[in-house]
Amino acid sequence: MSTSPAGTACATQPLTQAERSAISDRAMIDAAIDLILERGTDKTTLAAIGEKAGYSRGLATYRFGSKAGLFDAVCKSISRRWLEYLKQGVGEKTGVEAMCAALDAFLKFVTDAPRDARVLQILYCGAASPLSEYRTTSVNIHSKQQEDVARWVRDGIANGTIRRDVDPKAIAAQYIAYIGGMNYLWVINPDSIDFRRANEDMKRQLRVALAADTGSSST
Amino acid sequence: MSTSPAGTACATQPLTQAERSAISDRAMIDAAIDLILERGTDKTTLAAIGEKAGYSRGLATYRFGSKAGLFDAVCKSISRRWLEYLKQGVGEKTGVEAMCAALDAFLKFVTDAPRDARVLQILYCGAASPLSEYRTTSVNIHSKQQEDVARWVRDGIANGTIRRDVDPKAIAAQYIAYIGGMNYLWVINPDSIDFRRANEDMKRQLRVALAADTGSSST
DNA sequence: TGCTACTTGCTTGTCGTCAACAAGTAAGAT
DNA sequence: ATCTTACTTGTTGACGACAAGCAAGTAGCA
Repeated sequence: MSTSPAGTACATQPLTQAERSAISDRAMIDAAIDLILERGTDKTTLAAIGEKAGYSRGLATYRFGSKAGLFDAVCKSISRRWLEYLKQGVGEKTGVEAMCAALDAFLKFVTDAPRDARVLQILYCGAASPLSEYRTTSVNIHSKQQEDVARWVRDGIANGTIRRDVDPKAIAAQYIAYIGGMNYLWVINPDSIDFRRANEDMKRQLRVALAADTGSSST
Repeated sequence: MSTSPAGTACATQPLTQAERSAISDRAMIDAAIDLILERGTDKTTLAAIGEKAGYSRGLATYRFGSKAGLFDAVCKSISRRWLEYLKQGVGEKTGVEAMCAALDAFLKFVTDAPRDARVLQILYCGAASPLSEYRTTSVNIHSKQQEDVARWVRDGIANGTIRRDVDPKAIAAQYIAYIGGMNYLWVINPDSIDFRRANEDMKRQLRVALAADTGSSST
């Protein structure tokens, strides 16, 4: 259709090979996000991705090797953006405050970039299938997130803001499960989820459930 | 291979048509569960399901109409078994006790029937894709579960065991999200999840976070 | 600067597989 | 004997994957 596939003005200045492939990669990942949102992963074809990005039907396969390879790239691309939100929101906080800030960051991410949030969840879901070629990507991301949360909890215990008798790893798994589960429920039925309200409740519950004993009770 | 497809002894006594189709349905759903566990939904073919069940490559399509139709049937079949565990475990309990009993029932289900639990999660994940033909099945199941939990919370508030200032629907969504999220983490990386420990922690947190004020504090 | 050899980005042709459907056969019902 | 239902086999179109080829960019050399 247009003279330059990705819509950039490059008539005067020729591009280097690296620039060309960076542009087409970006265009195909964007096209994939659109198509996954529209049709889901199953009904999104590599040919449609290549053509929507302004290239041929064969480029997506050629560049990413396989459908799973492309989805893996999309997964990593969106994850990178999400991690920026997370870093931005949490900063140097630890303990319960870090956990609450991460919840707020997640809410902000879902609000600012609902398309990314939806696609990320859809792709994580695809990783649940055995032999999924980007399963390890999902496992790594979730493991890393659990480690981060566990560290916040340990730090909270160390500085006396979190009770000593909780298991950081267990808390981390629960916390990550909660976020992923809410995102899933939101994806399949957006109207049924009030993220803002749920987050406020969750933050209060975290403060109550993890607060170090201030004088009273047991074991 | 064998003379009777599903392995039943029927040489002497002819079967009714209803029995025949019930047997083949059952056999194909079982075969589908095996194959989904082995290869995931994408790489499970309708032909393989029919043949593993002891029939022809075409029967699965003929009976269930489409791959999504078959998965929908598998989803409903396993859900039915899970709901029996749930009913069994919860009985007439309400409030926090019902929520804790449901967690125990879930643990028991995952322990007794890990294959069912894995496949159910894999199928729920498939329902996250737009245009997924069994998405409504997942939405309905999750909605119903949320309603059940919300009712337990309302009953708990009514009989004074749960604090008045919580939103039953929000609590229900969080609770269902937690269970689904844990199941997901377990499916993608079983070693990282200690369900027993997590459930004990969760029960304690539910009791702490939802307990009606007994004299002290805020608002 | 122009010419040539090489590399990399991208396209088109092709094959095997699979879901879906249609037409046919066999088994139970009336 | 006829009809209905369970099941099988033939076929088609779509898609993922690959391979061969074309085109655009890069580097060496005069």
